[in-house]
Amino acid sequence: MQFGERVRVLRVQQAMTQQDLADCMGVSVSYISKVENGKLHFGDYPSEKFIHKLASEMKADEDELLLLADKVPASMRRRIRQRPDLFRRIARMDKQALDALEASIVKG
Amino acid sequence: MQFGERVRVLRVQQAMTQQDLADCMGVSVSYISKVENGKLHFGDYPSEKFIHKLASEMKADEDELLLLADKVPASMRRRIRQRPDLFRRIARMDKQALDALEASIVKG
DNA sequence: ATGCTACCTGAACTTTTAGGTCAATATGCG
DNA sequence: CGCATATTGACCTAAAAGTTCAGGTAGCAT
Repeated sequence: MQFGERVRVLRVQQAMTQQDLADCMGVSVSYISKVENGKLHFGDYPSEKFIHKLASEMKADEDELLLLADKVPASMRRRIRQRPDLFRRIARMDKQALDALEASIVKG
Repeated sequence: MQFGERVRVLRVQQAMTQQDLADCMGVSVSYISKVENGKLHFGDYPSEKFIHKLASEMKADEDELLLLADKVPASMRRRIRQRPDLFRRIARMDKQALDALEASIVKG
């Protein structure tokens, strides 16, 4: 799932037009279009500020949106900062190990 | 340990003056001073680019510096992006659970 | 067909803000 | 003192974030 897709799904779910969303976000329609289609001219995603407001306007999960936009939520950054070694270890694991880890966590 | 402190320690260890460091980093002395004292006008830390170069010039651990600067290293971001749910779960654990997790990982 | 409404897109433009510089000022010290 | 080193605040500037505008598509009701 891409960031833009997700925005569109949220918007459509709430039966809003791009214009509606643009209005409540205080940005231009063409910007919304570009966001949804991933056409922001330097490749990436909108600003964190935009995402923050978006989440609040759409009552969506901000962290999920941030992650889709390849940004690390502040809450997670805090944790990483508290335990850098743990997170570094985990980040260096291979797929198998991560699967195993996830399984063991999920089952508790 | 703060980011700026760490920079100062590294610099002093290598018997460099702020001017030396500024020169080899290609920035002004005053900027170095602000970095070390955490006085960067806009509150936070220098850019990732700066940190990257700093690590290489000082032969220091880039990830450590990034983490001190509240930035998530690209390698870790990639992992997080691949497994957002796993990392969210872990980030939401309390201290005890994290301790347990770390222990189980370390011992294998 | 015409005329809506909604949406897409690229290029060029403006605004805001992150990332610095510069010049003056302190501080330590032989 | 006199020099090297370090600190600060006011300013500057490049790049990010977003706008505007012009033109184009597609569907659908009249």
